[in-house]
Amino acid sequence: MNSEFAIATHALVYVSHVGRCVSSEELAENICTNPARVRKVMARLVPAGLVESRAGAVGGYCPTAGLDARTLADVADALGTRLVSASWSSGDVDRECQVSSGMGALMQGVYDDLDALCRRRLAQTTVGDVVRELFSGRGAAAKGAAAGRDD
Amino acid sequence: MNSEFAIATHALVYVSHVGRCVSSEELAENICTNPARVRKVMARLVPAGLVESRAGAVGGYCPTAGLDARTLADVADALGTRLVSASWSSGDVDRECQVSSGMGALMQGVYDDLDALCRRRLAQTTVGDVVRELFSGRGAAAKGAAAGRDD
DNA sequence: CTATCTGTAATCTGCATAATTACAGATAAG
DNA sequence: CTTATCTGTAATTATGCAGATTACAGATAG
Repeated sequence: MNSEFAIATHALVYVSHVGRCVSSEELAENICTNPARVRKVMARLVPAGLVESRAGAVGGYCPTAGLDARTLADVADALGTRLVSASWSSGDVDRECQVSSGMGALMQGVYDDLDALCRRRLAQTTVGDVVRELFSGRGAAAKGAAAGRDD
Repeated sequence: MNSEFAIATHALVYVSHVGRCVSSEELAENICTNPARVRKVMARLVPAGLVESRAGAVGGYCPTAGLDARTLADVADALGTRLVSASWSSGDVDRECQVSSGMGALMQGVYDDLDALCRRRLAQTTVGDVVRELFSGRGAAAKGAAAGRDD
């Protein structure tokens, strides 16, 4: 997948942690990318209510009330991020052969299925979980919300 | 992910369906790619016992005894395919800030978790399932093996 | 009114992926 | 033994996409 999901998650975690409005420049510095890219990503989180954006001198991206409780699935949905996908499709739908004509759509279905599965998993981890995980000392990730689960 | 997984699956389904040795040229024609690429992918399925390769005039890639029962997870494993991954990592491990220094590894952990989840799902679909799905008339994919499951 | 910030578009650059070409080695047929 | 056919693999080229960079209009607080 592209990096938008990582940028958005990183930014939300940062904003949630510091608990104040943060400019795209400060976020870019922390994430290690450029401010324009941050703004491009963050702008799509606003309609989803994940952050508030404020123009002007003391503006930036500000934490919303329920931010900590929002899940990583909310982030992925807001961005339309595809967790599992393929840019390439095999076969040719116009071919007589059912294998050649059918495999493209079939594999697409497999990817859709896996993507939905991942999305359900991400729905179990909140922004708050990530913040706590980050400051718990342990290096392992996403265990907080997924602990005890094996599927 | 890259297209190797799709090419390999398509090729195995084709070989399984026709039930005889198939040359890289015939596979490439059906998959819609070039023979060299097919050979490059197929060569890595041989050590995993997913197909047999034979040089010479009547050679090609031949179905093995248990091919139909092998799962898509076997294919992914043979190729080292990563279902969920990101080429980009946010933050900087050398930074003082725990958010900046920790987010990269944390997200990597999330991706590892999702990837393992997908792998377990693929372990529930066999090459034979795909062949049957392809000739069942229904367009939806991977439902045969995943029917009734919702997680 | 001005400084600062977001939203967004346009362009450039670099990298990953796939196509193409080529050839050495293996194998079956005659 | 010779030949035709096929795999395995490397080298090169082409292409598309992701991310960086630059620029600027619009909004807002002081």
